[in-house]
Amino acid sequence: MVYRRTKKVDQRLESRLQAIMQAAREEFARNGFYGTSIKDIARRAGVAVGTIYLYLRNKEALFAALVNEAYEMVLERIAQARKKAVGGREKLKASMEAALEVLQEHRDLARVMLVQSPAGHPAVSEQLYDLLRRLARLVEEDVREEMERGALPPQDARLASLAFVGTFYQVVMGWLKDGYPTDLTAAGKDLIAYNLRGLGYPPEGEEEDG
Amino acid sequence: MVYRRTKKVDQRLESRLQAIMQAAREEFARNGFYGTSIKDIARRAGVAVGTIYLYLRNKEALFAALVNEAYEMVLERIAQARKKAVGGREKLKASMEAALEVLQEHRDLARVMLVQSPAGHPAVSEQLYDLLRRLARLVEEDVREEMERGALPPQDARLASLAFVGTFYQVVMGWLKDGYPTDLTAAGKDLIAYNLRGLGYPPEGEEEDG
Amino acid sequence: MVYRRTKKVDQRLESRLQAIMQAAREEFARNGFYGTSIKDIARRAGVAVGTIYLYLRNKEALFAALVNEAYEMVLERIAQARKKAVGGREKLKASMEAALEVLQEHRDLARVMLVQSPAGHPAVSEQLYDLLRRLARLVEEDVREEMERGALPPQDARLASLAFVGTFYQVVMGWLKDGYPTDLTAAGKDLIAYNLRGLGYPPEGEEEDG
Amino acid sequence: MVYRRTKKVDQRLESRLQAIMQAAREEFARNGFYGTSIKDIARRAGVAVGTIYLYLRNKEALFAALVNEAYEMVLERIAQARKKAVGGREKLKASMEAALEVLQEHRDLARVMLVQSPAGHPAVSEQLYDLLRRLARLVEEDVREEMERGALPPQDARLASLAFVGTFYQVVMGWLKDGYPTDLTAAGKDLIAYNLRGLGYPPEGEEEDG
DNA sequence: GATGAATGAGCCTTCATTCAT
DNA sequence: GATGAATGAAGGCTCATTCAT
Repeated sequence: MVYRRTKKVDQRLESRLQAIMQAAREEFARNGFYGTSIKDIARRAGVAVGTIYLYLRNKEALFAALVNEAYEMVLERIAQARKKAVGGREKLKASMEAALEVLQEHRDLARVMLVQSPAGHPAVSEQLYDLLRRLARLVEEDVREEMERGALPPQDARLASLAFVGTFYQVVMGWLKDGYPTDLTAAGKDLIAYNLRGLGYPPEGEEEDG
Repeated sequence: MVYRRTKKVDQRLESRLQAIMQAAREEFARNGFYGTSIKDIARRAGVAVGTIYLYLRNKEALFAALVNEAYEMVLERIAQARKKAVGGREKLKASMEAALEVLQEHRDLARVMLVQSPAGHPAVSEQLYDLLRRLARLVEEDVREEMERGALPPQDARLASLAFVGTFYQVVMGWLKDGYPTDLTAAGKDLIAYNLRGLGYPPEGEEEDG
Repeated sequence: MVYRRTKKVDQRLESRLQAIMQAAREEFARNGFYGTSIKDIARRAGVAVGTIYLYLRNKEALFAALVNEAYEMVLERIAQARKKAVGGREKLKASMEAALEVLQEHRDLARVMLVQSPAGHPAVSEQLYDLLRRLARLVEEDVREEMERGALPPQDARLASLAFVGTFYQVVMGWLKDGYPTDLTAAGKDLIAYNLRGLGYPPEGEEEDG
Repeated sequence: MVYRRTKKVDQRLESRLQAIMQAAREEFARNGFYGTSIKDIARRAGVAVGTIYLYLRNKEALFAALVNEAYEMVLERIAQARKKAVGGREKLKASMEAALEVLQEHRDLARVMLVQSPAGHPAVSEQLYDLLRRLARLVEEDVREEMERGALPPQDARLASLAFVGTFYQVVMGWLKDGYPTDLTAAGKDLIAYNLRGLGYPPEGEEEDG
């Protein structure tokens, strides 16, 4: 027995998987689920078709892995950001800032998830919307909390949270498809302000901190 | 009288086309572009496969026609509404009310366009986003106008318009996928208020109309 | 509506199906289930690959249809022959004569069933053995009847029926693979005699009819 | 002493090969040639895929080795049995008894050979039939001998030998597939009697030994 | 010798599109 | 105009075999 799971071998394996994932990210990002063939991905990854199946069960699983990667990344980053924030208002801000940050850092992944996943594959297409749904629920909680505190006027919290999330979604799409805004995180500031006003916070934020 | 395209013939042709379009709407709405075969559509339309190709160049064109139908419908309804409205604020309100109204009336079409088109086919997937882009541009114009008038504070009008449109997009998606809000046009009121506040209109709208 | 299910069209369809079945018979007979590709069959049938799928659900179904064809044919022929025969002994003779006759008439089908089906496909492979089992059961019934009548000495009827059927199976295989016997039905006479003796009928058959 | 192929090394090699063969026997017996992958066999043998190729040229060779193993085993056992037997009749009995005995002792091998090999692989599928052919030839010799001696009536010896072998084949199949007869060697007695009668030996065996 | 990751030819099947009827 | 049988390119996936470690 000579061939063994050495560190070097493990690294090669890991880097192979990464090459495949990266190739898939690029291809799916550009051409969508149905517009991308396994052969395309293999070619780009510099790997034989069969090799892909050593790492991923099938095409759908590969796509799902990518979408899930983005999903987890966004949620985790938001969770971290929220831990540090205190109060509904700060949590709202922190959440959205964090989300924009991750997406900005992983543009291809963002494309796969936001642009390509919707009709990607029945089994996967729900995931994007599920993410948005979860984000909306976070927002909703914060909004309710603030309503109870009297910091926000009574309103349909669920509807407001949809609106809130929608502004971010649309701006990210603009960034992905039209290149506007150029800097996603910079735009985030304005966006947050827009939504805080929309929710009914008094302008200038004077009441909260005062 | 040798052969004249009579009214009756024309009507039959037209109704055939409509049957095909309707069947396509339903199938695409449910199963997406790749999940729907021409055969499926033909079967539902009560027509032979070949017949579809007498009316539409190919599958893509059929899908595009549907998306375009929604596209035109929404834009036209908005244009009409805007004609009657006076002033940026009213135009914004009128635009979005109109948009929600059409979508509410044509749920299948809305599904095709909003849910299925995004990754439907490279050539078509752009159209939804193009519509959103155009809506955003309308909003942007109104916002600029209001900014110039001093009715709105200075801001990144393009970004704001994305946010504005995003709220509607997300709420429509909620309606389509989760059934919330139940009544789209009813929710429109709150949504418009949210956005007017977000844009920076003073609360209660007392200064503008007074 | 012009294209209609005319007799001519129907005939073409039927002949297409027959061409495919025939091509499949020949290919499967020669190369077995796994050694035959759909492409092979299509080529031999002078038909496009996709056409085959218009007539048969899939490769397995095509193979199964062939095996079933042979199966039914053999059983039906035997059933007819048995109707005319009176008495266990005559029925035994008639059954086996009939079986040999059909096989002789349909050599390719016999090859598919006897030679290729056994490991053809899990779902189909049982069918040959099932046929042999059914034949054995027919024989067994006759043997029991004759035992009760006292025309045959007491014995393990089930075992005897296996032996009985086995002789025919092996001879058919010899005919298919070695070309011996040359004439299957001619050999049938000797074979029947062999088995009647084996079962314990007195030689010359003098007691029964006398 | 630089490097010597020690007994221990040899044993390890031999046992590896045996492990592979055994795993192959079990897998092929259960799932047939095409239903068994090299990986399946490697896994069951507790060996790496590549290792198999150190011992066997390829999958076909592995299958062939198995079938051949059965082949040789049966023939050798028969040869031994025949050595001790005197006279055609005794040789016939001894041959078949021996055959049933080996098969009963090696059920998996029997399955591979009788059930799975027929359509296993073109190159291998012949082997089973070849064995049956050789058995038939042995029988044929004995029958001719007995015909010349006058112990058996004139008949088509080749055909009779096929019948003879066929009875055994079918009974073994019954044992393998339906579990009937339960005890193969016990059933052998009846089977031999059936065939001796079939060949034309007078009942009770009174003339021969008398 | 032993390992198992890598390869890629080849297979079955689907389905948009065409065209003889 | 209308039909639907026919086409065949294209795609996902498997698995026997190889070879660097």
